Amino acid sequence: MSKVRVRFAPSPTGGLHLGGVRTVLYNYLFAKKHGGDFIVRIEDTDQTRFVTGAEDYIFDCLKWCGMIPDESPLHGGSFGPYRQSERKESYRKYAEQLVADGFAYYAFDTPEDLEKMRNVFKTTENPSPQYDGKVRMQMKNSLTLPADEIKKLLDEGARHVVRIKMPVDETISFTDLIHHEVSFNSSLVDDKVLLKADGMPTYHLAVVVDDYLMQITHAFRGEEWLSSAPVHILLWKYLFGLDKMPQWAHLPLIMGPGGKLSKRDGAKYGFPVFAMNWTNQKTSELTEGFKEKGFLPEAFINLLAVLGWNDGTEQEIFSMDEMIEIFSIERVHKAGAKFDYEKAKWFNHEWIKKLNIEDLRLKVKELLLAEGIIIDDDSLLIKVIELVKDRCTLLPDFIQHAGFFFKTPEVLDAEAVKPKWNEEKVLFFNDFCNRMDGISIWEFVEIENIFKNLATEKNIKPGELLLPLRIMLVGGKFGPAVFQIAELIGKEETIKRIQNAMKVFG
RNA sequence: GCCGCGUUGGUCAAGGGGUUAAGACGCCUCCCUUUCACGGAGGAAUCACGGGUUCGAAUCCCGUACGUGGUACCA
Repeated sequence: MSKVRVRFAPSPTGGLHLGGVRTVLYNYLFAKKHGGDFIVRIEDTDQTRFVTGAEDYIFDCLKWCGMIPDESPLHGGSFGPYRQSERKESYRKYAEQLVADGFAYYAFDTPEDLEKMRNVFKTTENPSPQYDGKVRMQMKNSLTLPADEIKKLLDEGARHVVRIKMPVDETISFTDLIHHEVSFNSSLVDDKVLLKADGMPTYHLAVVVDDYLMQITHAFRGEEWLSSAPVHILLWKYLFGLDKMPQWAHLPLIMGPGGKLSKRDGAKYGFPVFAMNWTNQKTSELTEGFKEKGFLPEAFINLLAVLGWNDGTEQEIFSMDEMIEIFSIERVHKAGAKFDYEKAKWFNHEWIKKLNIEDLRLKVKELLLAEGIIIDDDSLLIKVIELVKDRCTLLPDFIQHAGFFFKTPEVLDAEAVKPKWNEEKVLFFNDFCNRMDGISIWEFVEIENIFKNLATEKNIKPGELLLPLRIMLVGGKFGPAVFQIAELIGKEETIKRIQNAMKVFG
């Protein structure tokens, strides 16, 4: 068996959304699992819709997710170029070949002609008539025009397209890796345009030709392509032979609360839909990405992978390497799945707990730096992260939970303390500071002992004092055990924060 | 409208003729914790509907309903 070669063909028209990333991921996992090649081909067949920078954006996303192909995907190798716009010349000849063989024809209809056809054939039962076997003999094409006129039009350079001539009443079926046998009646499929008037191929011609030229063995794509599969099958049959056709897998759609997650919907769901920040250049509207929202790439690919696939065990947390090991396209589900943001956050939480401390340290350090908190003691940072990571779901949660270890809180939740604040407590905290000042071992058990003993001596319930102490040290009602916080921020800082806070409490 | 694909708790899902129909997220209760989490123990909640086939159907078949995608010189 020849080497597995899979490809992902993004079109640089906007942000890379959940479904797109998952499609790449499945392609990637499959290629890696079988020790094959993973190719990225840029699907830029329609220049007018492509957005500057979107191609780089796609690669940035793949890089963040850890799926960038081994070598620079758009250069080198013997199968390039990988940008469809650079392969324009090679498609025409295949289209011509199809016409010569009688599998396709030239169509000279203008957009107005098409419009007219749609109006004429429109009925209640058939609201959107297609350019198909039923109408093509009434249109202006090389099937209906006399030979000399066709030649004349072609010689004049008249605008024309090449359409596939769908056979009448044939059953076209193929085996999908996920859906198994799928079949269509050819009479119900329209004569798709293969080569546009501007000489560019449509997706239909381009995938088939490129997959052949690039020797692709497996092609996984979204289920929205299933309806056009018969066109691709026929093209393979006519051009290169069905035996060379890659194995198809049509992946279930990822749905939002309303339906298919759309690129255009941006932030309307209240959660990200793109891997990374995407700015719509026309409207300047920024859509926040999973990365910027504070997701770990490990969590992001993990949650996407199991949205539509699982290995049959109870395991839900997988690293990329584990997924490569156990992924199988046959276990991908048929039905679409609704994306659940709550569960997505849970995955991130799990990964924050699981990720190795060095990787996490780098990310948290950068995050705090952006907040103006400079960290020069990395060993302290590591201790802090270990102490608080259980309570962080998204990366920015570390700002609240770790920030106060390095920076004296600027605002204190004094309202939580004031109603019960009294002279007795002032005295207590003054004594507490003095006693702490006198000890030589600065460890939380020690600090806690002093605190409790003093409370007993003064006959105050520790519960009355713990909340004030917490607010003094962290500024609010959150964070890990108070005495551990005190230990980490140090004796001097602890005393300083208590004294400052008492001024605020009055 | 037509065509394709699909349908197990609110969501993700295991199971593919005989199960008390796993597990996870979320929700609720309790324990732990003098904050909030984490952790632990429980709980509520499911085979879309109708017909077959079968001793027996969530599992196989046929309808129906619903959802979703396509129906472009978009991908």
